[in-house]
Amino acid sequence: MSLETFENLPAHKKELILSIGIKEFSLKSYKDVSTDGITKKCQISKGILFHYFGSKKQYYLYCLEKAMERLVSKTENVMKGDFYEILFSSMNRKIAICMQYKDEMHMVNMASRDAAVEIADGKAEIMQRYRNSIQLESDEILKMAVATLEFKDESKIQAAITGLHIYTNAVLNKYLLQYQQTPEQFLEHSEKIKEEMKEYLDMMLYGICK
Amino acid sequence: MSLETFENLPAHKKELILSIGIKEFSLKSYKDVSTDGITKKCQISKGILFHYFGSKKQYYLYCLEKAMERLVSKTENVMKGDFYEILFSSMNRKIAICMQYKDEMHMVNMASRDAAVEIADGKAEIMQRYRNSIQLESDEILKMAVATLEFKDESKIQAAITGLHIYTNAVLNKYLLQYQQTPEQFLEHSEKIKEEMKEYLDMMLYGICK
DNA sequence: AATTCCATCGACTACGCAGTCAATTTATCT
DNA sequence: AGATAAATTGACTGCGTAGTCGATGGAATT
Repeated sequence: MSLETFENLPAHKKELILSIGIKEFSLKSYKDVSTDGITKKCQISKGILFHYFGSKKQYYLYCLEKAMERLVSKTENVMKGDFYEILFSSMNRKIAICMQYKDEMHMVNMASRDAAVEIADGKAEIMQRYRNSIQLESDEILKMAVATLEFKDESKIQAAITGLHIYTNAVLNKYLLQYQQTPEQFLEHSEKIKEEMKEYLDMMLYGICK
Repeated sequence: MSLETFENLPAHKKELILSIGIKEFSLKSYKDVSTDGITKKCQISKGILFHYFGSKKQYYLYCLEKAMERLVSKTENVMKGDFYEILFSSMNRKIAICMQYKDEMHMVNMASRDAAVEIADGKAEIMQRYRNSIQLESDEILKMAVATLEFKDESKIQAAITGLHIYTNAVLNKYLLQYQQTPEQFLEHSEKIKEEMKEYLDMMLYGICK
């Protein structure tokens, strides 16, 4: 095996082999993707793929790692404005990244569902690592957003953050799944979705009962 | 193929072949389960399994259908009491069913994640059919629970139901996943979980802001 | 120019597994 | 009891696919 050989390849060839892997692993389960299919689509020989990565599993993990890398944002978050401005600006950024890296998002999505035993350990390590960093970032944003509110009971701040976390994730996941097939419509409908979300979040902020 | 032969088997043998299937499909992905493993564990020959079900896929779908059947409740819901009494009594029943039919729950869980192309169509049909009936029942309960509340703005009732739906499902799924390995602890901790949930739901009912 | 080195190729191997089928046992009928 | 049908067995087949390996060719080294 010689990952170094792969890394020294011209950028466009590396990108081809990576992006076709991500695409394949985003559409089919690990076991349904064949290395023959990959090599045909990349127009490379089977031997060289195994020379680069050593095994199907390691090629898969390489693709997953790179997909994750692209999805975790490096840009700073805008922390200005009121509760909704902070929350929605962070959501907009999340959505923009998911739109830019559709295949990557779907591969990560597929990976978190795929129960194939062969890849279980290596996959868990990668997922865990990035989940932590995403969780931390998300917590940060919610803390800032919540800080703009005037709480009835300050001791409930942490519970509110956890609640918002569960809530916003659930809604976002619902829509990302729903628009998986027609991502163009997601942007179109995004204003309506935000309105809907605002309605729900208002319930949490100001209650629904007399 | 002769499903009839299978159906005419003595109950304990049918149950064995069904329960071992459900167990296997709850622990491993479809592709990771081998018919050789199944037949060895059931102490039956490979030939007879295929005689009963015709193919691995049909055996899988049979197990999935039966697992689903056991999970959808047939008992009437208790619709008495205040908001939390209705909500928690329905949750308690859901939890009790999941505890009684752990393997079934995990198989359905696995099924909804498994992306194996071979089983995609038949699986989708079963999942869709039961999801509808579960959704309807869940809606019914939430409607009853919400009916006990005094709304600030009655036009928000439907939005509140949808919100509660998203919310309670997300929390329930979180805990079911968390306690997948140690289901005994789930019952132990269930009071604490309910307290936590009540805290979150109170936010929605009465708001967190001044 | 000769030699070494290494990327690349693709036919080939090994293996796991879904599904088959001729042989055997068990149940049913006359 | 003998004959017929049906249930059951497990060795075997065929296929898909991960991974191998000797052959090839091109670049760097002497």
